[in-house]
Amino acid sequence: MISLKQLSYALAVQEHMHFKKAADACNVSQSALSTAITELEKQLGIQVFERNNKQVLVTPSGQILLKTAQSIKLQVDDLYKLSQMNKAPLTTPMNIGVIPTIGPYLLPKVLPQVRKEFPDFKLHLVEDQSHVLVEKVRKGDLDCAILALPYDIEGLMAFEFWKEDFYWVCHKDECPSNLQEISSKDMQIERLMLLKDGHCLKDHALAACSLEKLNSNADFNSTSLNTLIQMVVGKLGTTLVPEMALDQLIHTESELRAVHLNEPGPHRRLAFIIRPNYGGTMNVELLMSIFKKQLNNLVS
Amino acid sequence: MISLKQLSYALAVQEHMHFKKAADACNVSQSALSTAITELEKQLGIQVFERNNKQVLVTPSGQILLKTAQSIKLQVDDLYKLSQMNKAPLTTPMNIGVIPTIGPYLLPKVLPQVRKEFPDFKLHLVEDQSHVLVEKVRKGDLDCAILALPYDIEGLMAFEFWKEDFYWVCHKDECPSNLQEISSKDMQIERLMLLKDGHCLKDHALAACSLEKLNSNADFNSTSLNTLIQMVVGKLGTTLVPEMALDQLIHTESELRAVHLNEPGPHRRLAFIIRPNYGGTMNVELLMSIFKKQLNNLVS
DNA sequence: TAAAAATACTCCATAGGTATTTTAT
DNA sequence: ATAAAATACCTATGGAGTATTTTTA
Repeated sequence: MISLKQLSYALAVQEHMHFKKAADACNVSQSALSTAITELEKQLGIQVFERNNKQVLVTPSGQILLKTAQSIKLQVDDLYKLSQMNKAPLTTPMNIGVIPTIGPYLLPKVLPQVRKEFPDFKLHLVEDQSHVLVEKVRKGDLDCAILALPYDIEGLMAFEFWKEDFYWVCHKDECPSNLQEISSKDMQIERLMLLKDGHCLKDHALAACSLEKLNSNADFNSTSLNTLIQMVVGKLGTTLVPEMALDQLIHTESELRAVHLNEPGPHRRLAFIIRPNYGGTMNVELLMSIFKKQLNNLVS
Repeated sequence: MISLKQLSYALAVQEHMHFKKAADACNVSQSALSTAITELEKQLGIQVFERNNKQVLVTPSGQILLKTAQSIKLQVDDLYKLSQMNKAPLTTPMNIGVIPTIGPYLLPKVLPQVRKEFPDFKLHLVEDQSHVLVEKVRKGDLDCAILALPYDIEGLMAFEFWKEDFYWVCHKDECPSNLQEISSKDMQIERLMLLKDGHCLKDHALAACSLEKLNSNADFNSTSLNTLIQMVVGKLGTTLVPEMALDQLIHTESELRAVHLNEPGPHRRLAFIIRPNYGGTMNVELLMSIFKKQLNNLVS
């Protein structure tokens, strides 16, 4: 099998049209270069150079070979460039999954800083439910996913980076104005509305309230927190939302009130999920540190 | 420096998504393949595969690397194809120089057979005077040249493949009809017209007639045999043409006659001229053998 | 526990270096 | 005679093999 070294030596000879000069340029002895060229010619059965003690000429076949060799060399150089790119953090594009109850609320808070620190970082986001994302991470379709724990991640690794509580959201008219905290036993559970099955937020909310299931008739099959909130505005019931969603869902002039859920917490923990031997762990940790920093800035 | 072997092993792993199967496909041990992949990853600082005892996954960086590796592999394959092509004769294009007093008369007689035997043979022809062609051969611009000897080819190699005599061409009206041979002393030298200086045909004609120079006033600066012949038709004088040009220059219904020049011959010898260490000598010898065969067919 | 990759260790092939010879001008 | 490539010869590195260990599903 011919080698890249042989090709690079041949290219050096083409460049210098002189074996010794080419050998110097390659930082090898004239002997080494000469035997490498000879061996290349022998292996391919192609005379690349005509040479005597005074001049070196490229044969017609040699021209073709050297053209191809040049192209190969460029692509090998590309590999080394890729290597360099890879050594600098966050330069390879990442596919990141995120669940719908985290993405719209977390990412606007943290990604601007990521873009600021790593302007060239390319990020492809996939929004889906936890079980889908876990599968995609396992298959390698995703580099990682951002989920809410607790969740059964079956052998994947979790890097937790944030934890938060739920807030009970109700209409002003249905709530004592001085209420600071509320416990699940003080709620009208039958008026509580949550996302439809499959969304982990529902499970976490139920768990926070120490409930097995919601036996209210309020299963409106809501698929987003936003529509749930709209229903609260319409006085159809109350709901529970994670803290990081509050600023987007409830504005100051809103007719809604958000009251901290007074149950032992934290009610959900946010984490990056990766395969145990994923290559870009460093990148994930870097992202995580930025996320943490930004979230801490917001609460302080 | 990374090696083609490493890249081919990586491609095999991508194909089989399994180290042992890939190793088998490469006819190496699992150990050898494993260390080669590991070394590649170490050298580039890129994890190409995520692997455990149950599954192999390609990393995002790995995808990029493998794409480039695939492209490199294809081009290396091209080199081996080139090698195969090169081992079969007359498959690499050749640049051949030929002088004006040979090309138009010789090539139509021999190239059809070359094309017949080697339909894929690509041939680039350059027509110029001997000294130009010799220089081009020396510089490597031409693979070889077809010249008429004697000629000073200064260290180049000559493969002679044909020899021929000159014929004296005159108008019917100026020549005894039963004349079969003519010697130079029987010619009216002062009426003899030859090509202008630089054309070796003039030198050969003079040499054949044992003349130093043509002191006729007939130096019309003719640059082609054809125009010379037209002048003979116009009864401006006579000329000498090589045998292989007769059939094209003098047709049966022509008012010209061609008489063999009765001087010790041969009057010129045709040869391929190559550099002593030219790589495609085999191809030249092959061409030469076809030329010889065709020319012999024509005279018999 | 079993399957697969990684590792330990040994051996040989090959690349590289120095010194010398050959070759062609 | 000289300049340059080829060759001879020795050394060291690296790649390959076998056998074994580690890992994790």
